[in-house]
Amino acid sequence: MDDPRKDRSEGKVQYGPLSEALGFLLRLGQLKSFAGFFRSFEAEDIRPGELTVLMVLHENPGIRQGMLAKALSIKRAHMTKMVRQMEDEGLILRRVPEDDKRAMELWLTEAGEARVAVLAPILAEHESGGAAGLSVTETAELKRLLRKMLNIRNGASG
Amino acid sequence: MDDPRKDRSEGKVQYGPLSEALGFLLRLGQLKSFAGFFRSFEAEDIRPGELTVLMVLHENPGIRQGMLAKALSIKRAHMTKMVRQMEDEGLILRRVPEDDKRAMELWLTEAGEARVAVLAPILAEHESGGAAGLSVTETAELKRLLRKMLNIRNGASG
DNA sequence: TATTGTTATACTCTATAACTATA
DNA sequence: TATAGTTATAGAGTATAACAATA
Repeated sequence: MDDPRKDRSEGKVQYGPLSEALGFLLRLGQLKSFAGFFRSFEAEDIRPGELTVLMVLHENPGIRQGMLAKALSIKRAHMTKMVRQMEDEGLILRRVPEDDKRAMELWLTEAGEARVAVLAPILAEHESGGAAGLSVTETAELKRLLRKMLNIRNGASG
Repeated sequence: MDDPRKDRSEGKVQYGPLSEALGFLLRLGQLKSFAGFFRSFEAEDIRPGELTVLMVLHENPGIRQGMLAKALSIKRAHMTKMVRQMEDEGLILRRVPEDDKRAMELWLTEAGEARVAVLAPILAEHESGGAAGLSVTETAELKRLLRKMLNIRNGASG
């Protein structure tokens, strides 16, 4: 079971130093996780990026567009396209604040809030179990370490 | 320090349920990790995908192209382009095996092995410390959980 | 019939820079 | 001068399907 030659003959691959490369593991982990995401949200026609925008607007009404982009690590140029499409779809309201006419404040419309009301429970259900291959406890620890790495507070309980 | 209103006024964002969403955390983690990657490999003109191909070929000489693609979660169509370019650059040798003339076996050339000899120490150095924000112990635990989730053995020591 | 690699196409996301209007 | 958002363009990476050669 621990003989590399047997693994090779069974069609397995030796990752060598890559098995210690965090970026590589994170990339594969994200691909696996996203596959599960699309399974859970199959009926909703939503992509990960759109969901994150909706959730952050729900939590931070009136947030400025650039700050949203920074929080989600989405480039400003791309964020412009995303939020404009969501504005066209009636999910988002955009408004120039009086104290800085260069900026753009974002709000969810009623339709946007309704969308969140549908999606949030699906997300909660999707996240409730452990990740594939991990126990609930191990999954919680994995998330905790990622949050610490990213300097993100656990705001799910508050 | 734990008052959300203070955080908002200081320019922080409430992530709400997203702080519990594994896919979201993995995505941000990968972006952060890749930024570190490009810093470490700044002088080498290499991208993450190319490095993983080189490392896997070093560990699995003669591996078939489709198996390589599957191991790295890269689509076969994209893998074709990658390995052909690396073949043009003289890093990879491709050969049709006698027992299955549809297939393609991949090997590193001497130049490819030399490239690995340069890159592997940089990767080792890059991974030697803890991830930003985490201790070495925490980073090791994070990697262990990701490997378990992905069903990847730690082959760095063997 | 199924599989391996290839080709082609379209789409998403990213990277970059230039532009405007405001500060 | 600097900043927020916009526009435009190019380049990765991905998804998909169709195809030829082979199993």
